Amino acid sequence: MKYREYKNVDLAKVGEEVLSYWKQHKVFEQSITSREGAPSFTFYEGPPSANGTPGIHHVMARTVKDIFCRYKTLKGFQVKRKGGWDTHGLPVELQVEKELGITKEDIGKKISVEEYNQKCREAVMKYKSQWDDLTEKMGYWVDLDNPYITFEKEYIESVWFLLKELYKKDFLYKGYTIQPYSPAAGTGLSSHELNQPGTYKDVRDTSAVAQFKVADSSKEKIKSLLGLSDVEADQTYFLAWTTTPWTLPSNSALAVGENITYVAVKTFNPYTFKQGIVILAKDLSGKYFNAKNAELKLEDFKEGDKNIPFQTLKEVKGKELVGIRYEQLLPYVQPEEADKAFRVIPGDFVSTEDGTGIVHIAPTFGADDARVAKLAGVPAITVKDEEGNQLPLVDKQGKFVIEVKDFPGEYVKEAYLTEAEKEEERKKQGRDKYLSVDERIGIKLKTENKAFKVEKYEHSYPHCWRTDKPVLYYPLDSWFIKTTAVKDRLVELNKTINWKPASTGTGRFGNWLENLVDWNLSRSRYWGTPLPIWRTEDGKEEKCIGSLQELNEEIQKANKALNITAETLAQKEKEFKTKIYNLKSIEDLHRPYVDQIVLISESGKPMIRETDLIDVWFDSGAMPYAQWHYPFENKDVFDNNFPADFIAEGVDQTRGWFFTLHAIAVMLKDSVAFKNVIANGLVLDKNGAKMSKRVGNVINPFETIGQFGPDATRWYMIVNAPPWDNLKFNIDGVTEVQRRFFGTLQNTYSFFALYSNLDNFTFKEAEVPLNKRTESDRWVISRLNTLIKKVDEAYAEYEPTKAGREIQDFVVDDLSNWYVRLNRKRFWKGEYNEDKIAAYQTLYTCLLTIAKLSASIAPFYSEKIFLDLNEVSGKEKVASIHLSQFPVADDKQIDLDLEERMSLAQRISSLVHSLRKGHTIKVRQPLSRLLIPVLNQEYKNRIVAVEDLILSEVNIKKIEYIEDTSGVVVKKIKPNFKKLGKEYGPRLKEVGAAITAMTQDDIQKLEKENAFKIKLTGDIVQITLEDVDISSEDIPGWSVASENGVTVALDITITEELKKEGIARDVVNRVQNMRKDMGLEVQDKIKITIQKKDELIDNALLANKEYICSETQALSLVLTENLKDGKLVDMDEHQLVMKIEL
RNA sequence: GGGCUUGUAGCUCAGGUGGUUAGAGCGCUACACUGAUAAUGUAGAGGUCCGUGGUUCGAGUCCACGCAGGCCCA
Repeated sequence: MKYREYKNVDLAKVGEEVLSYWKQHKVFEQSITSREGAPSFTFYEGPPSANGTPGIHHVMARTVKDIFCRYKTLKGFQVKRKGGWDTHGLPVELQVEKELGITKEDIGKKISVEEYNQKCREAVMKYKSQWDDLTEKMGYWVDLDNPYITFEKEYIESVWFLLKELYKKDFLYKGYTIQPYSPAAGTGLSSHELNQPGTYKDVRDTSAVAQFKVADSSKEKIKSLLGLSDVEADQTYFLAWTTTPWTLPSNSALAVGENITYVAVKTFNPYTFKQGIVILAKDLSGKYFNAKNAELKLEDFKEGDKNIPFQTLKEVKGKELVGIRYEQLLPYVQPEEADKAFRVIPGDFVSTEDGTGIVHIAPTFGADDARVAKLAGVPAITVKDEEGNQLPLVDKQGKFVIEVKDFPGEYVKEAYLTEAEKEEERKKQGRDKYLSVDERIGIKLKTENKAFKVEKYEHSYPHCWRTDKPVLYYPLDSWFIKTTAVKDRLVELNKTINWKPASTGTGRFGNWLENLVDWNLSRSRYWGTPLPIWRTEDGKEEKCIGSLQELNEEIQKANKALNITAETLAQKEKEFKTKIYNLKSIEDLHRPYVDQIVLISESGKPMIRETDLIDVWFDSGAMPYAQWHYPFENKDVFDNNFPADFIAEGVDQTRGWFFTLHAIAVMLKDSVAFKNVIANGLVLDKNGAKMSKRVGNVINPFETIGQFGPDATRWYMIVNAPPWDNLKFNIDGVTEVQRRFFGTLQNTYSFFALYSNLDNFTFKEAEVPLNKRTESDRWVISRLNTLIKKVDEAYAEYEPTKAGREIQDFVVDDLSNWYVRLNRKRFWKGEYNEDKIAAYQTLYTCLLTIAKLSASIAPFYSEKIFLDLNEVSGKEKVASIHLSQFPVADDKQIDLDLEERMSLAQRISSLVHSLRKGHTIKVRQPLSRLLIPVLNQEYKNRIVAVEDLILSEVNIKKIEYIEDTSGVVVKKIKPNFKKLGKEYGPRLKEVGAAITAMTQDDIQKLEKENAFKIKLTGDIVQITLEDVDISSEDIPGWSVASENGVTVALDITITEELKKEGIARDVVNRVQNMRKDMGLEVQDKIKITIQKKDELIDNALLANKEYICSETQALSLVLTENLKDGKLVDMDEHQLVMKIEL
């Protein structure tokens, strides 16, 4: 049996071959079944959506996932990986709408919900085959035969179960959030709708800087804070700016930036001319006070003066203002807990970009407002309807409620009125021109000394894309999950998760948890998991459904109680004004079917479903349970696979999947959902720009894999940068990986295969014990074991980049460029003896181990090496490297001292090469001796141990050591700053200079006595050998090279003897070249004939005849006077005529 | 606007706990080597370590403030 030999490696072809081998032998399946009973390592697949084509970034993300699943399999774990598909959500809807050329408006009109959802169901798997293809070709092992699909009935049923569990724990509630709302269209708008082009328009609105008077209850506080008199304290105001004065009646707080600096300014109101103190941000005071007016005197001010004097009194930080109370600006409606309202509160969003640095807070009309108000416990200003529900001061049509007695029933935005309505209003107002609510509020404030500045302000404001009318930010009903109730637990458990990188866990994710708001579950859409809550019309009774069985039972109950039968159906449909589905068995839990189910409440009232769908992120966060149809099936499987040991996904999922997994697990199981997580970065183009189809810088993963093979692609992506950094994908990098790593590894394998086949090495002999192997064998084995340790550790810590780089460095530097290069001769020279066997075994072990270490990252090529090696040796009894065991490092084989010695040999060789190069003496020319100064015995012993290696590597006859270095070697002394710094601190410079200035005699004295006195200005200090580094730098009269404390001196005299030897080596080289040119096999024997040249050459050839013959596999070497059919060969200085024949 | 993250040679990246002369690979140039040969070795050129301040005897490294790119969120 021979090892397979290849001309060159085609990684793409290897990929295909290995893939079919895996299929044929069902290797993936075996990698799981063969681990039956072993401890399980649980991985969750974050479901991709197949309604788009896969990109190169998916190769990145899935490589990361694959690596650790394969690694854990090699480590003996059973790793089940169920694939999955994310199928719901807005992107699917949009794609369908685009294809059909319809908008959301048309749903229910031009197309029924039923048809629409059917289209979505078809569209969502549009590119499934492409995804499957990529998955296979890139070597991502995941179970595609039994994936979970989020639109399936079973999946939805599990989701419903989870929702019901949350409902039972009282975590589900209906509340409101401030959302963009179009009063004209009577609907909320999604952020996507708001991002449509053209929705933001420049408009001129009335803006007002209102004066909020400090309340009597905070008088003492403001007095002491600003150092005011009683009178002044009674006239102190906060200035707050708004572009929506209609929200001022709803004001219940003022927000300041805690770290912003504010100033109190004494001045006069420009409308009422009343004196007062106003507070605003220092950075913005210039906008309201003209600097040249600072020189005017306050007492000179007369009513009507255009230039208003001002005087800055004091600066305070925002946090000092927090808690101060003020009087309600427009007291139409009182809040429920008035004592908690009208305070200064901190607001993290407050800036000094514009306005006054103090933000007016109306919790019913701003998302930030609602959030900070809630945080500070400030109530909103609301009124109650007949039902007792709280409503904002503006109704759903965009009109003030009657309680706002100056503007009852008026539209808050001028744009909502038609021209006719405006005219009518104008008459009512008795003016020449209609004035908007904002304008009239401005006037009111001015006259009541409540405005500091009122002006038109042009700004960009969002408009409804359907009606073209301005949007209001308005509180809208939504269903929420009360995640804030478990916030502490979420934070606490998060700390037990191993995040890669850690900063994502503590930073992005941790901060997100710290500032958690309740999870808004509602989506007003069509294609998604319906919220399983049925309600009576008055909303007083509701039911949450947790399973199909429960739903069916409730339907039966309802049918009975409401008397819904085939006969009564038509009548009942009329009665409830809806189609009724109660009589059919439900096969699809989507809309519209579930919407048409009427249930019955405890008190006997009909209930219909809340029309909301749930956030698709809940779908994906539910996958640990729903993928197994838990708890309706597979309870044990779930129990064994929760929580996950490992998940990985893009960092953009931090607030998506990572959060929903975590939140659901904490709320329902009081557990983390995953123990380790890698949040990988983005894949950018080679210039660091985002890949986009429009720019045309998208990398096609199929092309890349097709050209370079899956392994080079995977290896490049992992080794180039840690996965959590963004990757600048450069195809040149893949080429480099292919050449440098895989090329070198392939060369090494080919080398091994070539000679093993000649010698019939099949690893049938017992392993040669370590102590019978050469220094370099033991060295590379030691390095190999060190490598196993490092790589194992790196994988275990989820550091694939570290692992890959270690492997690569070993292959290129240690194995190929040092071990193989130094030991080439052992493989092709001499008999098949123990030394040779040891060499083969060593190299075999290295190759096999490298394959196993690399298998997780480069699963195809490593499989190839494994199979090729194992085919001959039969050492492993498994059919695939992925069914084998991860190598175990043997500490006994690690010899750090040996590694240190070899490193020394490498450095010395490198120095000698450098010297030879300096004198242009080629390595083929032998030299007589190398001189090495040794400062201590240990150092010498180390070199002696590797002497042979050095000598053969640099072609030198012997090494001489200079032990008594004094007088011969010039030494260099360097201060040990680290040690001296601690001792001398500020005087270090002086000490350092003195040490550098020491003479050779001084150094010798220090070495001898281990003490030396240094004179400093006004002091004498003593240093010891520990305070310095001494190295030999030069040997006068020799050719010397020195680096990092290693010094060598080379004797460059070339004697006649050496010269001859050099010539012989040259001849060998030329003969070898000719052999190769002639196409001879390595083992072919030859005869050499050379035409006589001159005495030197002839003697050189004769004296080294044995040597030449043995090196070139020559049976004879003959010198003749005249060689007719010889070839003229150039040997630098000489030319020879020679002939080679079999 | 906020949070997180990145910035070191032409390119891709290393540079525990601060130590004075900042490294590697690729690319480039020159020279060498040659039974692994579309391989390899040696050397050279190439750096305001993003900027500005600060702490320190000493800062690529620590602190502050910026700048630029990226992601997420408002």
